[in-house]
Amino acid sequence: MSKINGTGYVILGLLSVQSNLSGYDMRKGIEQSVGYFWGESYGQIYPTLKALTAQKLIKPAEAKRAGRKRQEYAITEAGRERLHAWLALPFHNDPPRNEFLLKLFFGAQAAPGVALEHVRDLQERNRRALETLDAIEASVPKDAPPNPNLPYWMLTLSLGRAFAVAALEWGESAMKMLAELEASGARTKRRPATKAK
Amino acid sequence: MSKINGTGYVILGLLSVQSNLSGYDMRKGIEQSVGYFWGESYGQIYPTLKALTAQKLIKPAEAKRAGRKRQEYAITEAGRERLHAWLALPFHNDPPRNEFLLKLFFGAQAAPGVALEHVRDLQERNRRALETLDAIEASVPKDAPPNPNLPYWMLTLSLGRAFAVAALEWGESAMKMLAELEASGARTKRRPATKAK
DNA sequence: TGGGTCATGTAATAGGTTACATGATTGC
DNA sequence: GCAATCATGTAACCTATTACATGACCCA
Repeated sequence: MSKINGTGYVILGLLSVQSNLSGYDMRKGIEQSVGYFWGESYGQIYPTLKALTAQKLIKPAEAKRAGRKRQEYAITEAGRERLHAWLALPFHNDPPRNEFLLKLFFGAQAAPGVALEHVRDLQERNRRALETLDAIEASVPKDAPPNPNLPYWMLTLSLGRAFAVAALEWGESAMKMLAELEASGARTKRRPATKAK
Repeated sequence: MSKINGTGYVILGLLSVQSNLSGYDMRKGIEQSVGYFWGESYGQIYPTLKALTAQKLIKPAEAKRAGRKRQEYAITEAGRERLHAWLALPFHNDPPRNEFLLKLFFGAQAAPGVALEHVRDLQERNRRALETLDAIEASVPKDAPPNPNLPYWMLTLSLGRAFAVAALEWGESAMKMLAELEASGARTKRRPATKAK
C-alpha cells in the first residue's frame, strides 16, 4: 500500500461523489468546487490517474459521454476505503506562506504608499472573492433533490465567506492606520510625497 | 540579474532590519516573527545564502557575536534596492491548499463524527494560535524606543488575530450544524452511533 | 563527561507549475 | 473553414522538506 498525496485524495473524493469523470473533468470540477482552497494542474492529475489505476484505487470506465476520445474513471471499493480512512486522519496545517503578509511585515523598508497600496489590492481581491462565494451560495436550488454532500459544501463556503469578511474589516482599519502613519512620516521625515505608484 | 524566490526576500528583509545574522539566526528569527505565515528550512536557507552572496545582494560580515564558528551576513546596497523593488510589486495569492477544508468538503463520505472531530480540532488549534498572538502582542514594551517597523508588525499580528477569531466563530456554528446533521442522519439511516474516535 | 543547543551543510525525495506538443470535435 | 474548447500527456524546472552527517561550545 504505497503513498498517495493530496492530488490523489481529491481525485478519489471527486470520484466518490460522481463517477465517470475524465482528467479534464476533474481539473474543471476542482476549479469550480474546491477551487478557492485547492488547486491542481494537469501535470499533477494525469500522472496521478496512472498511479491510482496501478494501485487499483480507481479503474478506467467506459465513456458515458461519448463523442470525443476521453478516458473516464470510476472509484473502486478499495479506493473508497482508502478515502474513508484518510478522511478520518487528523489534517495537516500545511506550511503557511502568505506573500501579502510578508510584504506588509517589511513595509517600513518600502517606498511610502506601498503598504497601503497592497492593502487596497487585498481589499479588492476579497471583495471579488466574496461576490463569487455569494453567487455560488445563491445558485444552489432550494428545492433540489436532497444531497448529503450539500451541508458540508455549504460549510466550506461559509468559512471562506467568514475569512473574506474578516479580512475586509481588518483592511478598513489597516488602511486608516497606514494613512495616518504615512502622513505623520511625511511631516517628520520628508516633504509631502507626491502620490506613489 | 537572476531570479530570487521567497526565501531570498525573507533573508533580505531580515537583514534589512538587523545586520550580522547567521543562517541559524535567520531560521530562528523567522519562526519567532513571521512564523505564523511563513516558514523556511535550513535546506532552503543555506543554499540561498550562497546564491545571494554570489549576486552581491548580501555579503559575509565579520562575526560580532564571537565564540562559536559562525558565518554572519549583512545586506548590501544592491540588496536593499532589490528588496525595495520587490516590495512594491503586487503580491501573489499563492496556490491555496487547505487540507482541513478538503476533508470537510468530502465529509459526507466519512464515518459519522469525523467531520465534527475535525472542526473540534480546528477550534483547538485556533484557540492556541490566538493565545500565542495575544502573548506576542502583550510582550511588546509600550515605552520602547520608537521602531518604524512596529506598526507594520502589529498589522500582521492583527490580521492573524482576525482570522483566528473568525474561524473560531465559524467553528461554533459549524459544530452545532454538524451535531444536528449527524443526529438526524442517525435517526434515519443508522441506529444511534457510539461515539466515533 | 555528557546532554543541549549552536551551527553548517548536503542528498534524497517529494511535490508542484509552466510550457509545450498534439490532435479531435463542436458550433458558428 | 475557423475559433474555441475538449482532451491527454510530457519535459524542464523550481521549490521545498526531511533526514542525515558533522562538529563545536556551554554548562552542570
